[in-house]
Amino acid sequence: MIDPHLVGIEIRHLRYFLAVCEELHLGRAALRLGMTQPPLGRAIRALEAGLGVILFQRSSRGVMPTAAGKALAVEARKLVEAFDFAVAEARRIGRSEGKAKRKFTSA
Amino acid sequence: MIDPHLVGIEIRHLRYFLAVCEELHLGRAALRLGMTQPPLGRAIRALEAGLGVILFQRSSRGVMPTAAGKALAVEARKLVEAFDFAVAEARRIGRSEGKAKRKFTSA
DNA sequence: CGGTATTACGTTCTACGTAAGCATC
DNA sequence: GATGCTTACGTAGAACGTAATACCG
Repeated sequence: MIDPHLVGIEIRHLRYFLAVCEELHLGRAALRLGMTQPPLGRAIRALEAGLGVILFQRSSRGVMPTAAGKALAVEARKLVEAFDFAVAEARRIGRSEGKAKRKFTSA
Repeated sequence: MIDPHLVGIEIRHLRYFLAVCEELHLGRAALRLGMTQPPLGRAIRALEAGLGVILFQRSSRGVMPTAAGKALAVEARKLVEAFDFAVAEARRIGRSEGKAKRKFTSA
């Protein structure tokens, strides 16, 4: 039912990808994400491999999104926003219900 | 910038959650997901803890989504569909561009 | 007892960090 | 030679599986 090809791609990868898109620089993006360049670079490469798409053109001065990268960035941003919104909503519902039951608020 | 509370929640968790919602049974859901009950049950609990929401009411005959669970299921389904669509789109773009360059098609 | 979810325990795999290397300007 | 991406190597944490336990009909 689920295409096995998209296994392994997670929201985290999209967050990394967007940070790189905005910074155009692995070092700054990694700093903003609270990590270091190597794992970020690997994650981007893994994402590219998983998608079968080259997302950035690397140079000695930074990175530049390809056409495919720019297109994905638009979708990825909407996806991450929707994801975060849904999570926030779920937590809000939890707080509303939790007021009566008091189960997870202290745990 | 990113709320640290939603760190750790990934698309995979939403897929697990939806499978359980549809099967109302950890065993069947796990089978469908190609895994076993314990890690699935743990993942659901971890999701509940991460959200601060109880998603299912457990019983000896299976699980039943709570109101919060049902609400999240609606959003999660849209999210997963949008995610998979975006990934498919990116791969399609990659194939279009790849026809000329032939870089990842064989790898 | 039969069936279902959970806990305990050990293992495997993934993701990350540090350090070194390579390329470009 | 300074800057930025990459590769190599080792480590820490997460996720999974098997086996055993608890709970409810």
